[in-house]
Amino acid sequence: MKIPLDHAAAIGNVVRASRKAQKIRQDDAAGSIGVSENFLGKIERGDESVQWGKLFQVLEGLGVRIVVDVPDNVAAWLNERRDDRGRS
Amino acid sequence: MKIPLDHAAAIGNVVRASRKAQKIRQDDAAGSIGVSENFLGKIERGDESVQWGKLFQVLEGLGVRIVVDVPDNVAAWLNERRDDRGRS
DNA sequence: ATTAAATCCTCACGGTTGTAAGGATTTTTG
DNA sequence: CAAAAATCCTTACAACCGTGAGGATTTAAT
Repeated sequence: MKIPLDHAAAIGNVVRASRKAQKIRQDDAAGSIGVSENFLGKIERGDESVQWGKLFQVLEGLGVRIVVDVPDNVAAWLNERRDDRGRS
Repeated sequence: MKIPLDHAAAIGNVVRASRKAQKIRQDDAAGSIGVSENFLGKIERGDESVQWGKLFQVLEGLGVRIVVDVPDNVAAWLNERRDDRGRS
């Protein structure tokens, strides 16, 4: 099921719902994901100040995938790779 | 165009590509979005420590939409609204 | 209704983030 | 190729984040 995010805090609801769908508690989920229970609780309550990388870790741990939706013309610039600049 | 994110840092490429597709410089984009040029540069280079809320602000400013993809059974828990608990 | 379980909140701490300014480096332009 | 433009990097600073511990509050179970 694909859910568009219309504001940053909304991801908290998704995280909580995903965890509950798996019938696991915050502390157990946090433990297996590798973050603190405090942190997971913070995310679920919609705190926007959390670090993107840690949030992504949580999403991965809960089987939530992120898809970015961009205008089609952006694709051409995506293929302009930064690592094709002789930095191998 | 929908692009799945397989790691947190990849969003930097999307942000840069989106900005370039609009033919605007980092400092101009940052100014109109309301963040520092330093910060935008950091995001584009794939820094995962950036705050989720600020990142979302940048994505919005560049017309990038975020979609979360969850298993269908999560939907039922999403409808279990927290704000339906007499807090109006 | 009472008790147990789960979640939220506070505190303290070491480490860190976004901003602004300015210079170094890279990329683009002509 | 040289110069201009754009981006990256460093420094300093005030505000702050993730963790862990422990208690307060809310929710679930009986």
